[in-house]
Amino acid sequence: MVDPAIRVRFAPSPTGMFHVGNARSVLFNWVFARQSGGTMVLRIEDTDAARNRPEWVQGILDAMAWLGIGPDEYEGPLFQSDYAPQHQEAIDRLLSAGLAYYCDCTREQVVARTGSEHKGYDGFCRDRGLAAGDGRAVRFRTPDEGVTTVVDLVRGKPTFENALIEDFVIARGDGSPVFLLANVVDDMIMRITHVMRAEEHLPNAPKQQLLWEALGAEPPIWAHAPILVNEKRQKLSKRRDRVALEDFRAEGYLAEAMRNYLMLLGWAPSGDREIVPWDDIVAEFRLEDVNPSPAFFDVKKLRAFNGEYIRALPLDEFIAACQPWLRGEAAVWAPEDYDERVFAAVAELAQTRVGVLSEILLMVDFLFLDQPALDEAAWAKVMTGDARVLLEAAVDAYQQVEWRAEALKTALEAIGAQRGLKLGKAQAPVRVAVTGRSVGLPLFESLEVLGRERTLARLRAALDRLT
RNA sequence: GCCCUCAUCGUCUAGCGGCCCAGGACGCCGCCCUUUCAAGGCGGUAGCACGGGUUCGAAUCCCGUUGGGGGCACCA
Repeated sequence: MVDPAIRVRFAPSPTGMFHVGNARSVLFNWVFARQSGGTMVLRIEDTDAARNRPEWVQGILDAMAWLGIGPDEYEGPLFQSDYAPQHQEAIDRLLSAGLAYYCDCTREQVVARTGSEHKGYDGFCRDRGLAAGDGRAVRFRTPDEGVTTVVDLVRGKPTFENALIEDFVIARGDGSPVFLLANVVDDMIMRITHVMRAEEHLPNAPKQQLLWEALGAEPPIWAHAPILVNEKRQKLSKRRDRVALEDFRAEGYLAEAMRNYLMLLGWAPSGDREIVPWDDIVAEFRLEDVNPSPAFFDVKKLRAFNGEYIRALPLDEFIAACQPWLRGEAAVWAPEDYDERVFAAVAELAQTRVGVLSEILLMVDFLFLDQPALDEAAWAKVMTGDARVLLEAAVDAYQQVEWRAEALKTALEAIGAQRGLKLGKAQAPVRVAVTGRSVGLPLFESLEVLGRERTLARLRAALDRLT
């Protein structure tokens, strides 16, 4: 559906880390705006002064940019706090139209009257005709009869009985507007046509639609995407689960892999494909096709996607992508000990071996560290039997041999053969002696890059440790 | 408790009445390749929640049950 009049919005509140659920929401909105030729507006809902922090606003902008949604891709950022006068005006309008009223009930009083924590407001102040006053909230008078049906692109037409919708608060005792109201007023001002958000907002939709109608406007079309859950099928929460986009980024997940994976949660592109060019996703994605049930955010699968994307990178891009880890704070070696050419020499071998970029550190640390950390368990397992003689023979041979992977391999192969060992066995002690671990990059290529001096020094050091 | 909502392999999904004794991917297992580990290749494991209908025919439509999820604030 191409229609330049289509306007969607992404409306996060700057109260914490940008998480994967937010990421999916923006992606859905952005793709929808893109394919309709419409506009996405970014609105920061900063009305909860107590929990807002300016750095979170920057965090939202950065996260979006990382995902590929730069400042040119949206209108804004607009700030909800800038629309306070309009919020107030809307509240007044509802009040004078008799569609809202003042209420001085406390939560305790309501619970005492209804006998339940969950029955909602009982309408006690509906007809008391209270005037404005200190501490008095404003409640919206919901219809007693009929139903409210919301048109939802992913769920059809959820219907709610009006009698069951309580007279909810639209302005607090201090006069400030509540989310339900501010959100609607902003959407009206910004001429939003489609409201796409997570499923947890579905119960808000009928209330907000009632507000749209009471304010005399045509309600938007809604779309409530299923929430993301953890392995126990609970809503992803920042307390329990790893959800901060920034953490994934810091660990070395590629934005392309992340957004591809996120879009595939609840939706699938045509054909038996999963790793799909972004343009194809933009072209094919349909909210109507999104599976309405909750989706498990599976880090294992995300990681598999990431590996695919890493391997698909041209070598020079892979090398460039690794730099933040190689030269950053995460590096375990001194900055001056890092050598770009040395890394470039083994980069291709490392590319198929990392699932997330940060793993590159463990892969190449032995090249830049004077004394690579030793995995004691690996040592214990491998430094037995013939290990000692084998290492001695290796030191012997490696003093003379041509310093090339092929020759190094042939030499060790011969040494192993003399004791009836296959190369797989024979290389193990050398590997642990030189790299500190039992797994890693192909050994002889590694030695070639490491150099004769350092290789021999480490083999001798291992021999010393063995006595 | 009340309201809403959902239901295909362990997970993400394809399927929109016959092409399906259900296809792909991740995971897991095995084999091949191999200097470790990966990558790659090949193969395997495993599913239409249950019960009623409708229909010549149902994973696909309807009803119920069960199970899952979300919400029920003067938070957003």
